[in-house]
Amino acid sequence: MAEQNDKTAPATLMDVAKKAGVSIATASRVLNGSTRKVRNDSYVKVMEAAKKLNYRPNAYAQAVAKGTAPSIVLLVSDISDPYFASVSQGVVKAAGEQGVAVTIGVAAGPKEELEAVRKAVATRPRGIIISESEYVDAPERTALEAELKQYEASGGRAVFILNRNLPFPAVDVANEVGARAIAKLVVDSGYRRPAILKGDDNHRSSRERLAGVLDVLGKAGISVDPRAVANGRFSRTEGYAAVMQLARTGLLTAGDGALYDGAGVDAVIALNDVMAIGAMTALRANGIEPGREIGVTGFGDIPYSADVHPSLTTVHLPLIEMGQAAVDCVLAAHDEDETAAPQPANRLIFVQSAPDIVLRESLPRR
Amino acid sequence: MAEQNDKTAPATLMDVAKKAGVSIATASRVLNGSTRKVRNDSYVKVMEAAKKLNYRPNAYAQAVAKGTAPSIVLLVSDISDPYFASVSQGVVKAAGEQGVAVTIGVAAGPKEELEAVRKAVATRPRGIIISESEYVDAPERTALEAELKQYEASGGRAVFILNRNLPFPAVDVANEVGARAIAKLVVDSGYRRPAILKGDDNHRSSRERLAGVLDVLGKAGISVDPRAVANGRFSRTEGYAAVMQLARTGLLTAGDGALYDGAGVDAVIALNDVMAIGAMTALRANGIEPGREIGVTGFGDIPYSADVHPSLTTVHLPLIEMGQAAVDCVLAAHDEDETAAPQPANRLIFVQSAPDIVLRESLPRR
DNA sequence: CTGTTAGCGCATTCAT
DNA sequence: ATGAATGCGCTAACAG
Repeated sequence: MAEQNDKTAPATLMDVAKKAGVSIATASRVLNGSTRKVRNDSYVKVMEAAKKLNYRPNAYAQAVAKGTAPSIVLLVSDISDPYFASVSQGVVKAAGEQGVAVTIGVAAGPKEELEAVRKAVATRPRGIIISESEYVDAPERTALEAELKQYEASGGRAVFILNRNLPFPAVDVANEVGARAIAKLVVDSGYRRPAILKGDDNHRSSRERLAGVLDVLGKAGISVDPRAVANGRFSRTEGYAAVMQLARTGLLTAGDGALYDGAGVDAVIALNDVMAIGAMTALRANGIEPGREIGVTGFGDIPYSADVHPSLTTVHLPLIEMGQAAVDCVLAAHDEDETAAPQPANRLIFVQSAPDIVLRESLPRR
Repeated sequence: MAEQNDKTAPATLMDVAKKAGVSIATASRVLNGSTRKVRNDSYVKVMEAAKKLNYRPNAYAQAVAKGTAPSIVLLVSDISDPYFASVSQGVVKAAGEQGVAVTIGVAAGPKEELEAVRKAVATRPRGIIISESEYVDAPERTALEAELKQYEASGGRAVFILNRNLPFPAVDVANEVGARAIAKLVVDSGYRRPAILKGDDNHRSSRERLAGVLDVLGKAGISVDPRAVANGRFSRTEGYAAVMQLARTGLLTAGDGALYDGAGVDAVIALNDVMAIGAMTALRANGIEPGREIGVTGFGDIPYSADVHPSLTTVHLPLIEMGQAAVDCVLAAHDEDETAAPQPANRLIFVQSAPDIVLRESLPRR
């Protein structure tokens, strides 16, 4: 028939075993097995055969035979967000060093997230790292928890990046501490009329940061008008939109209906770097030079915060290290297994107890 | 024994078949099979059983049984580069719509790339998309080509993003056309003493862009001093370093040894956005206000080029669409298969024949 | 329509 | 040290 070398099927273990004149078991041992106990004689023959046939093990077959695969899946809500990009970089790097592959899935909302988790579970990975951040109280929460719990029961590890109050370990940072620090800096630098750009109310990190900022501000005698606290998601676009909105409604700059008794805002405290960057662009769109007329702060210290102008004064978060920590958590759990005491399910892994403030140009003393 | 529900193994197809009182084949048909031909009666029973047991198909087992898996792997050299981030976004989006999963691998150099391809092949994916860009002439090139050819022979599809002159289809853009356009803009805007920031010489896109720019400049009567063409990779850091180097050696600003007979540079043409952004920061570090004293242009139009200040005048590249085109190419090849005429191996897929120039603030008329 | 059977490619006892 | 045999979870003919 037309059974030509048209579509040369990849060589299988059997092929190389046959060509090497050994059993399939022996071939398996030299090519993959851990403690190889084969005579150097046949070892060589197998290797040669494998090379000639250009043998590549079928990862799936190995996985099904072993019952698990050396991979972990990482779920993010948007790869093109520099925040997630940095975290992903850390995850990929750490995983790569351990020889485990990472599959990156993208899930924008809670529904997609649940769906993505189901698909992830189907691949029986060593662990699932979830770096989503919003919607802590979405209705899917229960289903998500159940799904993940079952996954854990089957031997997998679920880890969150940024705590969501779900009973799973989470890599976290001291949000509130960082928020206090940046708020203190704003006050100490002479600003008295701040606007705050926060994320979704369901976003835990946003809430923690907001609480920290508000508390420090309050103790400094600054009462923040509710209208000065702008909603949005943690995105460049929403940071931009929030400031535009403030400007459009006359709240931003000195004038009759402006915030702070008509004096207007003198600082924008964004609870996230990309929002801050969007905000700066919006400020300019309104003829306001950020850093000069209005101070701006961010949160996160993404790579580009150093390249915007004025460069962004922000709270440093060890993004890459967070990704690495998540991987460590997944892999460590596999190694120890039953040896150590079972870690509490909701353990928090702090990669940094006290976030540093990065002083740049967007918040000059005044 | 201690064979408790300690580590509840995930339910298998057999489990649900048993619980539903049907054969494993029937269960498979309702849960996964395409053209299900089962009585509504047993359909319901299987679904219920699956729900109760929280059945999740084992993706690996499916893959090994089918001989292939609904996934494609994407290789990039750095996820945190906004350029790759955008491309990846396109890939993930398009793939997601077709129900195929994307595994993102990171490979920094040619060696890692080859290694990554080998691992990728082991998972027998529908296709492999390579978005690396440098080192077109690395010694690994031959091995890479062989590996990929063999992969194709076994039914897979390899696609490059940005042509590398390897015999595989590639999603490409009109680099030289775009380069000519931006160079023309520079000249027409009144600049006469440009410095050029290019990428690695092995980087094909960089070479094409350089050729375009140089040609237009030459025809405009501008001869570019070799020292005005700075080397580097396509990274923010190298863009920064290149300008710092120019400044340090006194080539940049008017003075005795400066370029262009001591007049110094009046424009920086970066062949890549991130280099341009790094360059702007470096300019500032030398007390030069980019856009005002020295014009700057980029290439690529990454999202952040709109947020830097001055916002970057650049060549728009449909990054997301490029990612989508790549997965279309992979998937289309699978559908048609033998129906259509076999596409030439080195086919170029242009997502945009004539890149648009995005006029912003970094290159004012002078 | 549904159950039986035979693989898929590989890891792994269990003998030898 | 090595080979034969068994099973992993599932799909796909193949018969009923």
